Amino acid sequence: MKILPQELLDRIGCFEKGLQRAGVKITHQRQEIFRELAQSPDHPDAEMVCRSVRKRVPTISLDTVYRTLWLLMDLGLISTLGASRASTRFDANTKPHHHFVCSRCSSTLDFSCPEFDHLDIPHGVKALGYPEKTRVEVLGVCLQCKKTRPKAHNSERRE
Amino acid sequence: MKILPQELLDRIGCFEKGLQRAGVKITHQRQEIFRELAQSPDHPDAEMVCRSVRKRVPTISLDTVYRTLWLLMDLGLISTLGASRASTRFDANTKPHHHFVCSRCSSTLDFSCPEFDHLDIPHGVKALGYPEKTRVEVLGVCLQCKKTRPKAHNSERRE
DNA sequence: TCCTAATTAACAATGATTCTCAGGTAGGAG
DNA sequence: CTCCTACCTGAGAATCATTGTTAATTAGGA
Repeated sequence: MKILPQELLDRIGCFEKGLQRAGVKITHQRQEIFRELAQSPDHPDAEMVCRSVRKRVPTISLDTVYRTLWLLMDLGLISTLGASRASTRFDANTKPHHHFVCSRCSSTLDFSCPEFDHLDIPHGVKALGYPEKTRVEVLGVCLQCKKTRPKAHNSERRE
Repeated sequence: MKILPQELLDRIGCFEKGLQRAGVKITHQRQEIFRELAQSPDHPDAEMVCRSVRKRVPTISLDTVYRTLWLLMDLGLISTLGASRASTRFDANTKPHHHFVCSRCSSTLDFSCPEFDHLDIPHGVKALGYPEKTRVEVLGVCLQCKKTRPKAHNSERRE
């Protein structure tokens, strides 16, 4: 599942357009960091990105990598796997269940739905591994937030 | 979405049975920690659990909470939201897509599947908030791990 | 009741991520 | 094309979540 050259160019185009639209400077470092992430078929962490970028920009600091990644995140140009940073959250519900995740406050609520426990897996997934079960995340706005901050913008990191 | 008393008793039953089966001592602290988590309708982190338990057991230490939670995790009595701890991983793919997650090495691979982007949301979810989109995680064993460690056991925390 | 291995609390240590600040640079104004 | 300034970066210290170490404590079988 390598990233296709065409796809890579698309992503880089979006990136430059995105920075410009936001009135943010297009620096050498930002370009290299984004390119590195955009061409990774897996999902590296900040340290891995930093290590790779250092091959070409030996003085880049891990700090800059973090700052850049969170900036791109705020601009909606990249995302994180799972809830970004914050401390690990625990769940005593061992029955199969699914989550409603609020995109504003990122609170997470359980619900059950037997149909979601074993969805029909598309054919292409066989190339990745042996599926055992499925889990669904419904993203939306929770009742609380709908009332409290009807138009909150993104960048709802931390907590 | 409060936890029902019956459900709580079930969970506590599982907990005690689980510890006994594993030959692990049932201490006051472990009981209080589990009870606290089991009766939370949301998904607290270790610190929140610790704070709540301290109301009843003022000397409990945060480390004990962590150790207990990971122990219960290894015994399969609780789970974590998203990949437990480890560093944040980034994703430059902004198109809607889904993830295949390996339950052994927790590597995560992207795939797309338009049907999964907007699943039919069950009725009960309306009580939680306003859904916008859906995302599916397929859990299974990746090709790599199937070859390398055909029978790996759970507790595959860290990285 | 006694004994011992399992468990705990306190505190030090680690690893990820963020802050502070002084120097550097993109890119619009002239 | 050069200058200027606000935005960026690198370095190192600081912070926060989580884990390791150790001596004292306790569950629960003998």
